[in-house]
Amino acid sequence: MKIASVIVDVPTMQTDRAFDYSIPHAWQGKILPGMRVIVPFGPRKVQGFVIGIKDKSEAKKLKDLVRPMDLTPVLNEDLLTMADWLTKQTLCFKISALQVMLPAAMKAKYEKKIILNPVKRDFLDEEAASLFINKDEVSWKDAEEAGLLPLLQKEIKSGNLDVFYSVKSKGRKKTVQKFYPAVQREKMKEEIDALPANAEKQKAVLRYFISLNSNEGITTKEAADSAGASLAVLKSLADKGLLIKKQEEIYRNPFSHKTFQKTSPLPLTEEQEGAIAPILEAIEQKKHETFLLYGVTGSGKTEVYLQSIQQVYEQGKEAIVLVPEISLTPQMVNRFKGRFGNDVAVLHSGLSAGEKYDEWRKIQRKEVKVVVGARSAIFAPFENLGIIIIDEEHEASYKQEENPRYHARDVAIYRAKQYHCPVILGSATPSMETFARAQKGVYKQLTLSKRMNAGELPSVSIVDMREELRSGNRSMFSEELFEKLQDRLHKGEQTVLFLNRRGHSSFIMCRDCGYVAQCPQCDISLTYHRFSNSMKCHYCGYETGVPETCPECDSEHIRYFGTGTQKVEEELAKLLPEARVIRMDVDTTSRKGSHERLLDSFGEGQADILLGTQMIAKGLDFPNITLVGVLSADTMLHLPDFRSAEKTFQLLTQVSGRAGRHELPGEVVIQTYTPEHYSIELAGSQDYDAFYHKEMIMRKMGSYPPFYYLSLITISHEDLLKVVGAAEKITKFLQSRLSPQSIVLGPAASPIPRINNRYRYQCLIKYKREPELPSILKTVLEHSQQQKASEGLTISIDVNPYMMM
DNA sequence: AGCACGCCGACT
DNA sequence: GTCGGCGTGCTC
Repeated sequence: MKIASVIVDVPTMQTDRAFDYSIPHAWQGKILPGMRVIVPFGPRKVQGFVIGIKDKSEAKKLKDLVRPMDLTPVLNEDLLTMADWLTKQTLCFKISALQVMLPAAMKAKYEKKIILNPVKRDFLDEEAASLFINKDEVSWKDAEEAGLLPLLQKEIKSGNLDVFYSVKSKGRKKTVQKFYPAVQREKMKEEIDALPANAEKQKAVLRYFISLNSNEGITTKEAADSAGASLAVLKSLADKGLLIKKQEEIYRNPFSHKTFQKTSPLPLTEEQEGAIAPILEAIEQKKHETFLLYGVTGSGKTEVYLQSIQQVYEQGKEAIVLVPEISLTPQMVNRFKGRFGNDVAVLHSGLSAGEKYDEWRKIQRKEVKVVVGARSAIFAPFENLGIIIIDEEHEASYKQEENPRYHARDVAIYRAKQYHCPVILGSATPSMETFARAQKGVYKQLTLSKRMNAGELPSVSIVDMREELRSGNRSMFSEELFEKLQDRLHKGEQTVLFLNRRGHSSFIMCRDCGYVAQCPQCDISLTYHRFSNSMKCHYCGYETGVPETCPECDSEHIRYFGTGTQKVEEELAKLLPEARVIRMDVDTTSRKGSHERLLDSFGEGQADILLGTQMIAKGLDFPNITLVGVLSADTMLHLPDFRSAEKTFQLLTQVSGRAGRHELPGEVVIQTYTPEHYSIELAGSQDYDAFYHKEMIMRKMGSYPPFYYLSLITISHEDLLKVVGAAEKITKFLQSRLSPQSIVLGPAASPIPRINNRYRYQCLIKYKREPELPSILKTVLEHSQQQKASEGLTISIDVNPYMMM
């Protein structure tokens, strides 16, 4: 007898292992690893993943599995292997590693129901019977809400009612009714004459079928369009045996309203030729290698991607292209669909769960060769991968901030090793980690230093807002920016105003000299805490009072910071009432498609100014934009995050790239209170290399990546004392187990010290080599799970964190 | 995570 | 003597 090893959908420490089930005869040989199954688990039924088939089991008694949920495996062998790796790498539950690889629509939907035993209907209590008048099941939840549980439970006990657990996949396949011809054309012609004279519509339908050159079926909509026939007409033809009704599965097509202009490979520049050659060679030799494609904005990285994919495509292999969520714009999709047509699937958060499911199935059925998508597309179920491309490699959105806390770049490299294929990491401003690896030769660096159409980089001017204040300008627009804004309005050219919302009110700064309170031990900005009216460091726990006057210049203009897009919009309305402004932020783009609509109308020239946050930093490519204004370049700089300088530099460089991409020359105005900060200065001169060198020195001094790896442990509980106690215990344990070269910081309160009434403490480990760390961290998890005193204690571990909160 | 089992206090 | 509170431990 065959036995299936199953990982059940119960994400807890105690159930984080395989459970064995015997396979009923009917399913023998049909249950394969990688399939989803429904299994009994205790008194209920749950979804599970088959991870193996075997002949023997250690377990004393086995239950039969109920049934498979799939006809073919939804996870292939390589993905199963990778799930194991992911579990160890990120210290997540096995089930989480499996679930993350599938679209959300394939998650299980559980329902507990009370069903009527039909024979016992007459035995029911009157009130209970009234619930089952024209149905034989009631949802448990509904019964509970109606306060009918006690009554029904009595009936359950006496056997008149049964409890039933249903497990379903959340997503549904979309189907459509189609009618096919059931007889030959000749026969149809005869039938037309045989039909009664008043059966006009039926005759029309038959004539339409005869006119078709294939045996294709038609939908009711097609019938209406071509023959003016309704469903009733088709049905009566079906009743006569002339047509056959079929329920057919179709894909929801999010791009149905679009046609794609077919494009062909563009001639490459010499630089591009040089960059693509080693990639093509790796593809030819079926060799795994990671490339850093380091190319300034507009240097033609995408064409290099496209032609690399072309090569893979010609070998009959598949490609995954990752793009950050916010730049997964229609423009981007067009470029890939234009080149590879219907062989492209697109996966991003703008699609509904059903649409994502459909795109995923296209991949699974090998109906496409190329996937363009956000982070999770890295798990696309291809089996013959030829290349993985990660565009804008430095983007933080490639790191998942919930379990499993993976980084798409790491997963990409793992998968590429499995398939002996290359990875391309593309960026104009690579992350420190990636660039350092390229410098060391771990990754192969390919450089594109010239803009394609030899376009000039925009001229950047940095405005010192402290000066503005001194000269009496208290507005959020500097003289220079305001003048240029007016100028563009007169000329009918467009402006993009960029505002960073992050870092809102969280740091204290002197408006006169730009002083920002820093932690003396960590070189990290202190965070202002309104509640306790104090300044804190979230890395080491240092705390100090809020200064009344600036410690540097004694000014009294020291205060906490932050402005929102709405406020800017109001001020614009006051200062430039004739300007037409489009505001783009989370509030105005929450509805589906609104992002695209706003951008389209800006592109069509329906507004003079586009005002927005993060989301307008990328992909925006309109010829009429000649001015980019960054209202406050430093908001991000003072976040309690060692990557803040890097992020600031990347963002400013990115935003600057929006101006003057075509004939008209572009200008950029960056407003800041810290013009001397290297990230701002060097973003102004667009000098990545200088920034890299400066930032590496800072990272080295602070023992941060890429010199050290990080792992962040966050402990939370309702009771503050328990959190502190547990955090201290964990810190001590780590210190005792880790090598002396490793640094354990904390415990200190998390940047957000309380969420949902739970206190949060964290502990940061910095290390260079700690091969035992995963198992040590696993011990931490298991240990704290066992301790009875620790009920309610949550410990989350983030290996290589991106968000330090 | 659920859910049953089981052992104690408040009631018919 | 029973109902139901939630602490404890298991789920192939």
